[in-house]
Amino acid sequence: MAAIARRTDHRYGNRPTMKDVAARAGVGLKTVSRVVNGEPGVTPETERRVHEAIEALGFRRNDSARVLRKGRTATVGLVLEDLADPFYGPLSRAVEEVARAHGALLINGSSAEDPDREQELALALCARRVDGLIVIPAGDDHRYLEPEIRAGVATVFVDRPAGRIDADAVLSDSFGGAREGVSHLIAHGHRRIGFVGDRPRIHTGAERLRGYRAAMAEAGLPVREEWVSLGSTSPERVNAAVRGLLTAPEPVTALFAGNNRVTVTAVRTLAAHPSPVALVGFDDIELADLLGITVVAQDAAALGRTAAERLFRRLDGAGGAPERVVLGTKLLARGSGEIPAPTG
Amino acid sequence: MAAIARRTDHRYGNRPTMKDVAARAGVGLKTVSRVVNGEPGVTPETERRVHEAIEALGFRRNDSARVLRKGRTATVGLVLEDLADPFYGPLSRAVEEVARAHGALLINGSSAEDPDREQELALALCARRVDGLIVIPAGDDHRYLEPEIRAGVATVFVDRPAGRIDADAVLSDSFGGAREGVSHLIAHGHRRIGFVGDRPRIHTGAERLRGYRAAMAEAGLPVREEWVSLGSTSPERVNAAVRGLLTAPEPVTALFAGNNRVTVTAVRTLAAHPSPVALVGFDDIELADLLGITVVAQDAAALGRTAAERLFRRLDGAGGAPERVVLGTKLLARGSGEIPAPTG
DNA sequence: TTGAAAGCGCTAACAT
DNA sequence: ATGTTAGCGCTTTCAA
Repeated sequence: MAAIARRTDHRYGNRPTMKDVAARAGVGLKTVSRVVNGEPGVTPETERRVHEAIEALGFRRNDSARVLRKGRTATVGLVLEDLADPFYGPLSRAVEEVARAHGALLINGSSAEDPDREQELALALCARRVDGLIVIPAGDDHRYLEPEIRAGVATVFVDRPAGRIDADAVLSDSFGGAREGVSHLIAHGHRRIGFVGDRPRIHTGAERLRGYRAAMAEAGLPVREEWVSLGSTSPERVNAAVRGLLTAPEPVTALFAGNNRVTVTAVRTLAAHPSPVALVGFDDIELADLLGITVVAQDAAALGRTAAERLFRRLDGAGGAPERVVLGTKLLARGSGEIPAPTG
Repeated sequence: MAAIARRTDHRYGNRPTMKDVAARAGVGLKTVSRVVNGEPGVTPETERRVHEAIEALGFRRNDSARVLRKGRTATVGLVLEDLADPFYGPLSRAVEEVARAHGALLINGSSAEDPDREQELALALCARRVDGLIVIPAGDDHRYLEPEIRAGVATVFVDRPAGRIDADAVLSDSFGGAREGVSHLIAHGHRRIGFVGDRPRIHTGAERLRGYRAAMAEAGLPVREEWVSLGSTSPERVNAAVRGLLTAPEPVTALFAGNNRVTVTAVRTLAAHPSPVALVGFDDIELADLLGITVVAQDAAALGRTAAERLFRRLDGAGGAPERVVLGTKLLARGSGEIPAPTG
């Protein structure tokens, strides 16, 4: 009677435990544990009986209990910025491949570019005791992670560095890439070049803007502040910004787009514009080759892979001070960036 | 001495527990639990002291222990097919939004289109005792999930139905969408229409092929088997297939692409082809509007949202037999599908 | 080769 | 309002 009640309102929807398996197989609890974990010291015959009981009962080890006892979860967390942004697909996939190669499970979630949500998510993952954390920051203050890192959670930042704490980071060369892209436009005769990017609070945005300014300065070109438009990457905002740059009294003749979201909208806006305007975008986009869009490409998969490998090296005990790895970018000339400046 | 040792080789990298917090705050364990979980019955002053201790120690509740005790994890798992496929970004994001609205965390991983990996991943999530599971199947036999479902793991399949078990599923109308797309090509005068899709084992692939055949049959058109090319969606395979269809003795004048991966490659191949060939693709693609690609669009976000809502309804106790929900598709005419058949 | 007992950190049930 | 006790399902330790 009591036994029935116990199994009826059982918390895990009536799941068999190792104890149940042991009872059914007529062996001790520890023997089941040995079989389940592939530990040695069990005769083939006993093992067979245990497997039979496992099959019959549909037993699956409860990893929560295991984790509680062992302390390690063989799980790493990935805090993305936006799951729907195609840039993060390959990155996330690369992380997952590396995690898999190390026998770890990857949990990921996205912050939707909201710093509070980033924190909430990262801490939720820590509460579930992930062994390590890979974070694409939305915010610029990561001191909330200090206790976690001190407690031993390996942490690597990707795409953007951590704010106000010292931590490993794997980044693309936003500054150098933007400088190269803008120089490319200058080399094609442009002197009035617009920059449309995302919020300056975001590290990559700021770095790319810095690259733009550096390229202009190196060429001895002035930058008029109305050529620089920073803000959300929503189509509405970007569309308005691009139109503004093109309809000013002295319109720009070329555009540098600060990231892939901006590039996509800029291409749409420019397609509706009567005269050709040169464009170079940061980040590659699918089908950009067919549309002839010149871009500064970063290797999203390499970012993810590099970060994940560093994470597992830390988990394997690698010490040393936090490091920053910067991966190079590549200018892919496809047409839009080679439109010459109108003469005069 | 013993205390020091205990904290030094502590399993969670030296993490404080509720007991530690209680000791430091000079209160009982349960009081800490109350504060951490926002339960009533604690005076403001006590609460303050507890919070202080939590801050000082950098305490974070161990959710593994919590889960072990409570049985519910407030976590749902999502088994994707390919994280890098842009189709799944919005889907995954929609699922996450719904999960969040229900106070649950989303764990996702991808099967890389490998049935074994799908199983491994799904079972790993079950071992971590997710409350529910949303699966985009890679395989066609899901009997391995039967014990889990019986044990109470709510399970919903998306994009493709479950194989050999009866379970909730949310699908796009692949058959109807493909039929509409092919009919559209027929309406523009095409009679020799090629179909390039993925492996016929995959449900959506089979359904879309069926839609193609239905449209052809309704128009009284024969289907020559060499017009149908099924297989991997790798660029190499698709490129070869499309070229084959175009260079046959009686080449096709129009193409139906079975999914977004095929469409992308087909567009590239057709761009290099001397004469215009009509194309309609299943799934929308970013920038397809600018390239004038006619597609049969499905709503990836709606798929994810619908599936997640159903999952949580099940978790909230909704009973009844498994249901299949089919969401409609929409033909977006943008040019490539309206290229008329060459006369003669 | 096998098993019994202790305990991981938390919450539920029951005192006080 | 607060504390004590038992126990979630597993692994670790130690004994048989």
